[in-house]
Order: sequence, then C-alpha cells, then structure tokens
Amino acid sequence: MMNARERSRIETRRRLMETGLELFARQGVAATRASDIAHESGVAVGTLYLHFKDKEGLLRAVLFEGVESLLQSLRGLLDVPERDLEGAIRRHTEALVWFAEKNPAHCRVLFDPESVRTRISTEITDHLVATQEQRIRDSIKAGAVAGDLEPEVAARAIIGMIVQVLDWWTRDTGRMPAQKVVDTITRFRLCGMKTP
Amino acid sequence: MMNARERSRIETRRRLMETGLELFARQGVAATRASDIAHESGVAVGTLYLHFKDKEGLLRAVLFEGVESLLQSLRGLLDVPERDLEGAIRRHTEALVWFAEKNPAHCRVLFDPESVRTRISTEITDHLVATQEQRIRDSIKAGAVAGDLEPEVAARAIIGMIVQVLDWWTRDTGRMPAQKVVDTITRFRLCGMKTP
Amino acid sequence: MMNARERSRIETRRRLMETGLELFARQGVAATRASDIAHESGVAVGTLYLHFKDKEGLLRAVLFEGVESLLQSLRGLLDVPERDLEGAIRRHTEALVWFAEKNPAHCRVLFDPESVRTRISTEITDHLVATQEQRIRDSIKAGAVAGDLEPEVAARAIIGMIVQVLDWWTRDTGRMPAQKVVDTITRFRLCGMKTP
Amino acid sequence: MMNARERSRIETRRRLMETGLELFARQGVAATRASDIAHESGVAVGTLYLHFKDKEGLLRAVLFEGVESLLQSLRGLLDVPERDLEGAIRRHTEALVWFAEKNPAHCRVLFDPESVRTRISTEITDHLVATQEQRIRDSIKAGAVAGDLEPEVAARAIIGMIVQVLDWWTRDTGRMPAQKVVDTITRFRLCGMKTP
DNA sequence: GATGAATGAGGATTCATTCAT
DNA sequence: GATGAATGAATCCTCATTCAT
Repeated sequence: MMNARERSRIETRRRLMETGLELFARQGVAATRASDIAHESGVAVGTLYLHFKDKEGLLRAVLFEGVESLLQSLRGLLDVPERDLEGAIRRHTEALVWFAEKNPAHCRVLFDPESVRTRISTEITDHLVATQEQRIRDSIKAGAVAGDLEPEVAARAIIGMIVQVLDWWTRDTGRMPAQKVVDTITRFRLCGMKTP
Repeated sequence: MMNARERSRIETRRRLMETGLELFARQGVAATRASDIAHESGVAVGTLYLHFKDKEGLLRAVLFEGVESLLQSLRGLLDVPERDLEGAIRRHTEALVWFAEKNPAHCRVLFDPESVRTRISTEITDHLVATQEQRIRDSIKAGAVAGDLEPEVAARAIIGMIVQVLDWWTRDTGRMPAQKVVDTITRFRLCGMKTP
Repeated sequence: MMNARERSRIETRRRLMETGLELFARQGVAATRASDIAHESGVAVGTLYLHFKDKEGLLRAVLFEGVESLLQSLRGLLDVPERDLEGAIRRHTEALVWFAEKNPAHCRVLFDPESVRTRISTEITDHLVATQEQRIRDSIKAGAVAGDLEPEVAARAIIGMIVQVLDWWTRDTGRMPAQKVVDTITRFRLCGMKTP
Repeated sequence: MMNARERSRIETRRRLMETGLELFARQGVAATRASDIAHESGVAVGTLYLHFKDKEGLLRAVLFEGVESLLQSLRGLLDVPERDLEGAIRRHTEALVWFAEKNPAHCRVLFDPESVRTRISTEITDHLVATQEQRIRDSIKAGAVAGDLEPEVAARAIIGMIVQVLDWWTRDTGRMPAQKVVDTITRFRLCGMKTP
C-alpha cells in the first residue's frame, strides 16, 4: 500500500523522466538544461536532484527504462521459440523495428552525442552486441549457422546495421513502411548467417 | 614555385592538423583545448585561428582530409573494374578496412561525440550512404542485384554495419586479423544483395 | 508581503546596480570587468548573469533607472503648470541641472563610449529629444512660440546644449554654481523660442 | 622636387587615410580592423605601421586633417570681418553646416565611441569650445554681448547644440534643407547672446 | 520534502602589433 | 621599403550542482 506522499513522489519522478525524454529528444541532451526539465515538470531544480544523482543519472534512468522495455519485448520472443532460423531472425528484427516505431524519442536520445560521450549508449550497444553474439554462438552450436562465422564481428555488424537504420528511419518513419525496413534488415542478417 | 614564407605557412597548417588529429583521437575533441593543439604544435593560439575559423573548423579539415583520402582509395578501385559482384564487394570492403587499419585516429575522431554533435560525422556518413546507395542502384540496373532490394535502407544497413565494426575493431586491431573482418562484412554485404 | 528570499534577491540586484554604476562611472564601462562588479558586490560572477542578461543588460538597467527617475522629476513639473513660457523653461532646466548635480555618475556613464557604442545613450537622447520636440509643437499650437521654428532641429539643439553642458559641468560642479548654469541654458532656450 | 619613391610613399599614406575614413565612418572605428584598412588600401598590415604609430595614430591623422580643413574655413571668415553680430554668427554657423554637409564621414568618425574613448573628439570639442569662448569674451568686451553671460557655459552650450544637431543631420541630410538648420542654430545662438 | 538563489571553474576567441624575410 | 605570418593577453559567459530557508 502506498500513501499520498509516496504516490506524489513517484508521480514527480515519472514527470521528470517524461519531460527529460521529451526535451532530450527534441533539443538534444547537451542543450537541455537541468533547470529546463525541472521547470517544465512543474518543480524546482533542487527537486530534480532529490530524485536523481545528477543530470546524467536522469539520462541513464530514461534510457535504461527504454532498454528494459525493449529487452522485455525481446525476451517475450523466447516464450514462443521458433524452430526456423529465418522466422527467429525475422521476429527479432520485427520486435526491434516495432519498438523503434513506438519509441522514436528513445532512439533519438540513445544516439545523442551526450549519451555517446557518457558511454551510456556504448554500454547499451555493447549489451545488445553481447546478446547477439551469444545467439550466434548458440546457433553455431546448434548447427543452424556455419561454424566459420566470426561471432563477435558478426554481432557488431548486425547491431551496427540495425542501429544505423533505425536511427535514420525513426527521424521520419513516413519515408518507408516498417515492413520494408524489417525485410531489408532480415535479408542481410539471415543470409549472412547461412553457409556461404 | 613556393617561397620560404609560403612553405612555412603550409608547414604550420600541416602541424596543426596532425597535432589536432592526435589530440582529438587521444583525449576526445571536447577535452582538447584549442590552446593545447597550438602549443603542442609549437605555435601560439592565435595562429590556430589564423589557419582555421575555429576549433570546429580544424576538426572539419582533419576529418574531411581523411574522408578525401578514403574516397581516393575507393575511386582507385574503379580503375580496375571487377566483373564479378563478389569481387567488387570484397575489394571495396578491403579498401575500407585497410584504410581504418592505417588511420585508426581518423575513425576515433569521426565518432567522437563532438563530431556527432556538430553533424560533421553525420555529413560524412550521409555522404558514404549516398555513394553506397548509388552503387546499389547501379547494380540493380545491371541485373546483378535483385530489384526488390530497397536501396536506401540497404545502403544505411551496409554503412552502419561497416562503421560500427570498424569503430570497434580500430580500438584494438589486435583482437582480430583484418582478413576476418573483411570476410565477415563481405559475407553480410554480398548475400544481402543476392536474390533471396 | 515579501519573504526573506525575495528580499535577498532584490537586495542583491540592487547591490549589483549600485556597484555597477559606481565602477562604470569611475573606470569606464569597457574597463570594468563583469567579475569586478560581482566581486565588489560580494557575489559570484554567475549571480550577475542570474539578474541581468549580460554586462550590457546591467548597463541598460542602470541607465534606464536613472532616466526613469529623471523623467519622474520632469513629470512632476506638469502638476504645477506654469502659465508663463519663461517660468516653464526655467523650471524644466532647473530640474535637469539638479538631477545632474545629484547623479553625476549617471551622466558619466550615459556618455561612456560603451553606452554610445551600444546605442543606449542614443536611445535615451532620442527619447529626450522626442519629448522636447513635442513640448515645442505644443507651445507652437498654443501660440507661445513662433510657428516658423523647426521643432525637430530645435529639440536637437536644446538637448545637445543641455547634455553637453551637463556632461562638462558634472565632471566638476565646483567650477560654476548651479544657478549660473541654469541661467545660461534658460537664456538660450528661452529666446530661441521667441519670435525673432 | 620629389622623386618617384617619395611620391609613392605619400600616395600610400593618402590611400590609408582615405580608406580609414571611409571604413571608420561606415562600420565604426572599433569594428574596423587595422588589417582591413591596409588590405582595402592595397598594402600589407605592416605598411600601415610604417606610416602611423598605431591605429589610433591613423584615426588622429584622419580627424585632425578634417578639423584642420574646418578651421581653415572658419579662419577664412575673419578675413572679411562682419560688423553686425547676427551676420557674424550666421556666417560662422553656415561654415560649420556646410563643412558637415561636405564631410559627413568626418562627423561620423568624430563622434564614434572610439574617438570619444581615446579623448580625440574631446580634444577637438574642447578646442572648438575654447575658440567659441574667446569669441564670446571678445564680444562682451566690444559691448556687443551682455556682460552677464557666462562665457564658458555659453560656449559649451553653443558647441553642444551645433555638434548634436550636425551629428543628427549628417546621418541623413535629406530630412531638412541646410538653410533651415542654419536658421535654427543661428536663432538660438544669436538671441542667447543678446541682453535678456 | 521542496525551493531557487547563489556558486565559480573553465575555454574559446580576437586583433593590434611585431619582426624575420 | 614592404610583407604578412605569428603573437598572446585579456575577458565574457554558461550551467550543473549545492544548501540555507
């Protein structure tokens, strides 16, 4: 059970994160002042610092919340395992593209120079790469993928491809239907995995 | 013919660019003070501003010089045209990887947050994407590549893949022989192009 | 009602303006560093920029506050209208000379090159000229002043006369009693207005 | 007799002064860089410093040349003495207004903040005031002007009036015929001098 | 808990002037 | 005499963070 004060506290934190995400995405992280976020959220600057260690802390919270929700979707895929490699890759790609479509602001912020500078986006990219690398190793073990594929390079290549395409696409999802994006990425991912 | 003064001016400019590249790559662009570059180059701060509009101007000059030399290599490939798609892609990939191997500092600086923030790296990436997109369209016209490939997305995907891999690889080229990197990228690029 | 924090903020602003006026008048605007004003006011540089957009903003505030208080005095004259042109002009001149006598620093700063460069003093002079011009037009309408007087030139002439004399006189009010200054200016103003 | 080298030297000095006057008047003294003047004059920066001690030296030269030519006109008035006070004042005023009309750039530069800051314009104004003051004293002695006029204040008032009006008028001589300007100033000057 | 006024380190940039060629 | 590349002091302003109320 949660009392009124507790609820208000959580509500404030929520508002700060939403405002932060919006401003970060709209004007860039560096150009967004801590006081802007606070005032836009209807609280004083000091209050922001009661909820987050510093501006970077808020940025981390915003990004990790996004990543968490993305990973949730991806983990959901495991519940309905796909025997077929193509199906698995296609559904994985779809999950990523759909997430980007629904959360363009998160994509914007993830590749903001400031996220790069503070290594947050690198941490997240590395995490995605590690997961991808493990998937490839598993597939090789299972014989679904040729054993001469270099898992680390391949994982980097796949994540780089996805990230670059999504960063471009989410700036204006109107220029290309999501399906075409999924198809193209899937095609590159899939046949790269097959025995050459 | 060039007199001593002219030579000295060009030499100074050269030193500033070399020092700039080195410091930018080593400590990051933002952390490198204009005066550091000047002093390290053996001249006064004002001299830097005599040769470049501002710090960003020096950064641009350094990066575009790098890109120019990369494009030179790539244009060199056209002199010995390859009939075979695989050969063309492999040689193109090799040129990129070799360039990265020889110029790791340029790669470092290209993805420095400051290069991203000032849109310089975006300009360069966009340029590479445009070139790549044209190659794909040409290949489609020539019938070497399936007509259902979306050139814009594919080009983004390929450049994203290459750039992400090279950014990672050049941080420590020791962890993987260049050949493996070329092989993996070529594999993804090549079969993504083939009729599915 | 005003709480302690509010009072302290206003007090800080006041101190900055007073210190600014003093230093601007003593050492000239350009030679006065923003940090000098802040430190002399017992606050940090940043605080100055919390209260004023920039150094010029402080300068404007200081000068316009002075002008406002001058205009207040001048408006006060209207409460006790004088039927006689000579009386009106004399009292108007007295108000200006008394203001200058009480606020020599404001006169100093008003004609500081920086005030001139940033057009602040021009704005203020133009404002005084416009007011004067209106007075002349009114007097012409009322038949108190000959209709062949060119109001715009006359207003410029009068303000120029006053301003030049006051700028000189306030540098050392000891060399001439205020009354003599009032008399001389009044004399020129007055008979210039009469039918030739 | 002057050899070619000598002539070229004088010609260079002339060009520097003309360019300086033009640029100073057009963009303001502070905004005009020494190198701008040199290049615009077709010589190198260093050459400017062969002809003038520094930038202020060039400014002085430009201004004093203008003042010299003004004083020449004014001295010319003495050759044809006028018995009548009104005639003397009118011709003196005409000389000033005509000079301003022919040399608006000099007026611009004379009241440039930088001329003010370096006290050059003050020196010149003081010179004009002193001359004017002497004229008034002479007139008082000759009985043409009331003995109760304060010569110093009156001189300041007259010069202030003239200078303010001319500074305004020369910015756009189209808004008022020179004659009107002469008439108005003369009127204020003249009757201020008469017995009240 | 909330507030918001105050802090102050930190670095890019300009341009008059010089002096080696 | 002429050149023009090099000099380097000097100061503005920002904004993340704190802490007294």
